[in-house]
Amino acid sequence: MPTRERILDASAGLFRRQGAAATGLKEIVRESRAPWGSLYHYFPEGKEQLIAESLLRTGERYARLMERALAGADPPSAGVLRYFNAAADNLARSDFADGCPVGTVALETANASERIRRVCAEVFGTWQQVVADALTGAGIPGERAVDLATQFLVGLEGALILSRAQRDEAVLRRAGEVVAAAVDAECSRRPAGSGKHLPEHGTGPDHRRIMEV
Amino acid sequence: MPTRERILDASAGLFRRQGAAATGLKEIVRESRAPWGSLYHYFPEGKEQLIAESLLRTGERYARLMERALAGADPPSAGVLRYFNAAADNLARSDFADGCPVGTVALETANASERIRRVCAEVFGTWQQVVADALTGAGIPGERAVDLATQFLVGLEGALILSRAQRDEAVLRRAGEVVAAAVDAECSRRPAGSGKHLPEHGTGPDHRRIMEV
DNA sequence: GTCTATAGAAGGATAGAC
DNA sequence: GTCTATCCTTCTATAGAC
Repeated sequence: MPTRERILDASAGLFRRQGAAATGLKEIVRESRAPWGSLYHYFPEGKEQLIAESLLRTGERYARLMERALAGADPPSAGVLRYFNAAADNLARSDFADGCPVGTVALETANASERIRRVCAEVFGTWQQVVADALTGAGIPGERAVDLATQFLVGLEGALILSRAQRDEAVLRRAGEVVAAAVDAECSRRPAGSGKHLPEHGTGPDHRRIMEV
Repeated sequence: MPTRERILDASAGLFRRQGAAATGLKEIVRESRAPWGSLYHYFPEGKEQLIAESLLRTGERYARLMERALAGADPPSAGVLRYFNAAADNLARSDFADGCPVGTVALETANASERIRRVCAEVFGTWQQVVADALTGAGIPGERAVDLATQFLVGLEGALILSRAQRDEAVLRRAGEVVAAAVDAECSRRPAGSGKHLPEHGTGPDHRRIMEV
């Protein structure tokens, strides 16, 4: 993989595990096995640019993961469960290190860097759109889909904080059930099968494969 | 106020706004107008001890705030709304700086300091207990009360991340409504008035006064 | 594009006088 | 208990050779 992308991926991993403030540029250079000179060659605006681009990249990647988890789920709530369970597996497998790739930095920089705050808001907005679109595609009206997508993100971010602090992924799985129940409740308000299904039917991939890029 | 407490309060404020990693000890000394010598006099174990004690102190304070918000609410869901709305007011009033006093540090240190992780887990556990006790006191059976208390914290933490990143407290208020609805749904499963009400009846304090220590 | 070297500031922590 | 001064490390960022 090219140097520039190696730097971005190493940064994303470190930011996710320990936040941006606690991550030194030297640590990034070491982890990515990139030459020190390359860092400022590719990111002349320094750490802030590196954080911003790294978050955008990982944000896009996770948007794709969410799409995959939610795609073709029948009922739609099954897709929600699939994503939360995949996130819980991921969390436990990483010894509770791999939480949300944006959440920690978002909290750290909400009042420190307007540029990064905007990036975080943009990533969250993208995720919300992805989830809302999936629900809309399953027949849920737009306004309700946006509200449920917000609950999806709130539940995910909140549960990731608690699960990491308590080292117990049960909270995350339970949060998935709660959000899934809300989706089910919305679906039962209208005739089943009213959603315009995607070309491929079925229930989608097993949740154990969701997090594979 | 004594020096030691001034240091703890200044620390808590800074940790809440920007996290622990980005907060320097010099910054704490400056903000608390404490002498540099006092810092290591009162906290000989250094920054880690300061973080731990600061979180415990602010955690206790917030446990009291939650108790007050939930006390004597009728229906119980009104107490939930009261707390979330108070938190939303607080957030907006502080220009989206005053989020959760523990959340940021919890994410930063979950895999960096076992000691602080434990403290965060303890604080979250205390909060959960406070909320669960309030719901139990309103007649909700223990197991359901604990589950709803978890949803309370998940909704609070998750919504605070999104609200701060997007600079919009609406998500936080909406999360309160969702949790309140879950509490209402639980209450409607059994006869009204089955809760052993606290000595003082009524609906409790106005939500605008909750956050006043 | 990569490498070495280093500037200049800020970080945590300590010593010793008072 | 407080104050000043300082040590050593680490941080971000830059300069200039190759």
